[in-house]
Amino acid sequence: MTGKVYSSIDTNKSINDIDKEILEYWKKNDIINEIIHKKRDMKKFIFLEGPPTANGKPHVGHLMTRTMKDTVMRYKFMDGYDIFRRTGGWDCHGLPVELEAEKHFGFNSKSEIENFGIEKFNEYCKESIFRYIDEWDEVDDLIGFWIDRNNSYITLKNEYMESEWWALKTLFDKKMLTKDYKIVPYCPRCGTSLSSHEVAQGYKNVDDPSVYVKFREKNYDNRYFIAWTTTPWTLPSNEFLVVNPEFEYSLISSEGNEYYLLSSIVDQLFGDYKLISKCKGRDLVNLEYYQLMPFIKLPQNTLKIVSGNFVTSEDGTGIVHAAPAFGMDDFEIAKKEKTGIVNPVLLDGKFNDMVPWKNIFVTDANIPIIDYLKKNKVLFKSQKIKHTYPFCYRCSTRLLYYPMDAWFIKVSEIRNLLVDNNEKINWYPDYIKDGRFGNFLSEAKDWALSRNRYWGTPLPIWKCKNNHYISISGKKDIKKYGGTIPEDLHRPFIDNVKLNCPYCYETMDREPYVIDTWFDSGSANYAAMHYPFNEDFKAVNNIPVDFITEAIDQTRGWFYTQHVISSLLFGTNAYKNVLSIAFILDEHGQKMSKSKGNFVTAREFIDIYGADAARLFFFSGAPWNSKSIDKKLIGDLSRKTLGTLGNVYSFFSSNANLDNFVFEKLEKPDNFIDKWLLSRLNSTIKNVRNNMDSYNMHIALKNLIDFIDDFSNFYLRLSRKRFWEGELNRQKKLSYEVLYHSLLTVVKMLAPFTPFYSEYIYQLLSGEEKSVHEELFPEMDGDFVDTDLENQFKYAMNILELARRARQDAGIKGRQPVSEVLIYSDITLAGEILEIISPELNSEKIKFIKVNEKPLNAIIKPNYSKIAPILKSDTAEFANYALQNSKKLYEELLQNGNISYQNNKFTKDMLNIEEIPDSYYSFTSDDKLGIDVFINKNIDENLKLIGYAREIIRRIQIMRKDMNLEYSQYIDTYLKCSDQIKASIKKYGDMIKNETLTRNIILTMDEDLKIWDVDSEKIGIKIASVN
RNA sequence: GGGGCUGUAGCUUAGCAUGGUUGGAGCACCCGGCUGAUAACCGGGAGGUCACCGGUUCAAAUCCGGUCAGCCCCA
Repeated sequence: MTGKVYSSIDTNKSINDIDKEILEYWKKNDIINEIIHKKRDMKKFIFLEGPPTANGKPHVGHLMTRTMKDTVMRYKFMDGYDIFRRTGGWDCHGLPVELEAEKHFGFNSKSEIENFGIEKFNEYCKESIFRYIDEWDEVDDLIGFWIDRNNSYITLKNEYMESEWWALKTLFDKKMLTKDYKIVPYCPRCGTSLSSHEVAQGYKNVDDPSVYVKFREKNYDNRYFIAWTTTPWTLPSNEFLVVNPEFEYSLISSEGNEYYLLSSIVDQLFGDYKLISKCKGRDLVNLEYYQLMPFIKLPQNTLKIVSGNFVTSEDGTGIVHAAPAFGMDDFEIAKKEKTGIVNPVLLDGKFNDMVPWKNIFVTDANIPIIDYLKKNKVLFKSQKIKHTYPFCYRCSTRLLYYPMDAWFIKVSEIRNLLVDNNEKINWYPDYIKDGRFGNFLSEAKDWALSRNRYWGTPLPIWKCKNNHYISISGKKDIKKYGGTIPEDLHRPFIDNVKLNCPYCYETMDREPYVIDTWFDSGSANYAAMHYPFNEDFKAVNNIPVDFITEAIDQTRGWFYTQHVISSLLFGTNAYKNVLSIAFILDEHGQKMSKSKGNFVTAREFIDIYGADAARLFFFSGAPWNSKSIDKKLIGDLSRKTLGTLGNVYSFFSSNANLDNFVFEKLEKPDNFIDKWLLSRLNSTIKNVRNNMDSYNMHIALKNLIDFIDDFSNFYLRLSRKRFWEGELNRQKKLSYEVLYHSLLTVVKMLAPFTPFYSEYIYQLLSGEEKSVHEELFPEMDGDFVDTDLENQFKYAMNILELARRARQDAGIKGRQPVSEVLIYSDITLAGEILEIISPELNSEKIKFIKVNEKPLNAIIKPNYSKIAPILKSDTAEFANYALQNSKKLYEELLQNGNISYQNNKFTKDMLNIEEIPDSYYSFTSDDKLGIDVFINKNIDENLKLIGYAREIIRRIQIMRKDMNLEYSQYIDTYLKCSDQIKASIKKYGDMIKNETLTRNIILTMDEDLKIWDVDSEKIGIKIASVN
């Protein structure tokens, strides 16, 4: 022996230990950096990281998205692409961060922040956002997320914000960014408006009042319009009542009063009433009514019925109360009627002194207001209703729809462009494209961009007292308009920058807003590169990027904002391929959340399961279907995939070392099973590539796992003998080459999925200090693909399966040789293949038979439902005939595919055929493939003796293994047994000696033997090493 | 209230686009077998109202309509 070329797997190490060891190896040799930055100058693949905020710990979900990203990039790199923008990114601004800071300082209002000082406040925000950066970095290392952290983009950097300024200025110049006085969703605690995508995240189910209110028609004492609302606090600001012009309304009388309401709900609200008249909604328009609560002086042209198509017949009375200060639709009405709005609510959500509920928060005023209505006899009915209502997604305060100045991006004007650009995107899964995402695009709302807050990218717009506005596009512009560039572009420094108005030379002050933080992240594809200030980065070559992936919640988040911003600025889509990932659920299938306490951090998860096992788990099933953490499943996946692969390697290394085999190159093998393996391998390469290319990574992995299974449990199982026996001749060398090559190829294909263990086996195989991740992804070699051969092996596998079943049916174990196996198969198998499976068939004689040689009899009866309609009264006669002549007819059927009777031909499906094997055969069949297997059940004395010998061999092997003997260790074998067993030993002793490396078989009467029970025969065995 | 996805054995799932013999696997369970790489493997058994109802069809897990449940999104 010349020493081991292929080291063995250290069985003391767990797969987790190996993960850690490989990570150390990568770090020590700087492999990660080397590969991340390596350029081959071939094809280009542009990635873009979706930026998290590092002020919270990474959780399992992050681990999953990072695994997806990493696997795609590893695959693409191995496929010859240079990966561009393989950098991290961090989202830094926004309400969530500010809220964290407020909590820290114990603030509860904006005035507290301002008294404290914006500078100090923002300083804290800036520090806090990277609180858990170390944990993020650590987890990225552990899971094997290879990304350039040194060049991460950071949205708080001046350069990043400057690019956004350029964008905003561009939009401002196009008049796509405008200031408007509108009703916006507003958080009274945070003191800022929110965008629709932020609002969307905060809906909750709540109980709210549901009140029906009586508005008295002008000039009538007892005639009312019944309106319905869930926000009684808006009633003092009522200016209109709205009806749907198309609906039918009834005027009814009940208990001395008259009421207008939707015809379809009269019966719900009134038991006893009289119908006075019916009319369309449009007929009610312009009727007038008296003010419900006389506290606020209303402007002209109010207190009348107007029409609105938004009025539905589903809830309420078909008459909607409109308070233009507190509803978007309501506001539009006021605009249309050219009248003012009345707003008795302050920015903190409390009433002012225009109403008697001064200083009370609006929703707290609901009850006193309902009391007021009751007292004044204008309350028709009051109850509770469960519905959903938006709350601030960060601080859980009830949002108000509130009138204020805000800057908007007119997204609604480019809806068509958004939809067109969506057509260019490949969505995984594809149903999101026209479903959730497409629907959202076709109803895209204007983007309320400005925030009355502190920690964010400042809005780059200045205003003079003559209401001239300018936007600046970068630091240079500050100078251009006579300002001084501050070192930090954040508030409060930027607030001190005064510019000169280019129109009237007055001093200009900055509009005091920051922008929605979603604009930051949505700008990543250009702002991260400091576009357009960075001359080296051309948008036309780099946008859209090739691939992004995040969790499904980003459909209306990052996927959306990027799409909008790219469409606005560059007219194109932001990304070509997007993978939308579902959530990981806890072990009970529940969504994880901090409040439920079932939250699993990324670090905990990796600690428990290890990186590769975790990664395999993320690819079990489609990533867009949510999956529950399943401890057992994760362990099984890892064992089945990596454990089996490791075993294949162990088999290879132990035998190759014994034979002093060293791989040089792959030559064409001539053994059928080797050929089969290579064909199967190359077919697998093709499938894996196709699935990887279409982002069906979970299916690609399944292809690999299936291959590994065949590799180990079919190829190796049937090849063992070949590798054990004889010298390293050419035949054997060719087989080793196939084995080595197949292993290496699988390891390469597995590398994007399980980078650690793949690296480990790769290094054992290659013996070099290289990295599998630098390799090129295997290409299919069509020369090796032989689909016909693969099909024949499929039959061969099936034959084995049937043979085992037939043995079991007959109660003959696999170790017991039989005299004869007869096989019928629809396709012809090469003799070599038969030879390969013959040891498993374990028969003296194996014979393929023709269809008419099947040792079968049949009992044939008519299928009455088919035959009776044809033969009618002759049916019984035929039944009798068929039964009598079953054997003959069965042969005829096998020959011709049908039987003839009188002038009819009956096919198989018209008959009930019970096939019965000849009595000394056990018979099994696979109808689908067309295979029958017959095993001769007759075991003669000689076969029985061989069977015993086999049993003895097997027991000795177990004992050798238990004693951990070297494969080449010779032994003496001591036996104590019955005469019949002795006869077996006498006849087949040489076989036993050969198989077990026994020098001498010694019959003994000693007592210290291990007693084995073989088919109720007791056999005592003892083995001892000899030189 | 609207939209999307999911629902297949105790659990994890394949199949569904393009309807077609008897819905396929893995885990777990029971019985049996194989094994000198393998905590691996193989065979059998038990376990399925393919969520439910209806329709189309000679034929539906698959197509259509509706219902229910879970999740997600929107209002």
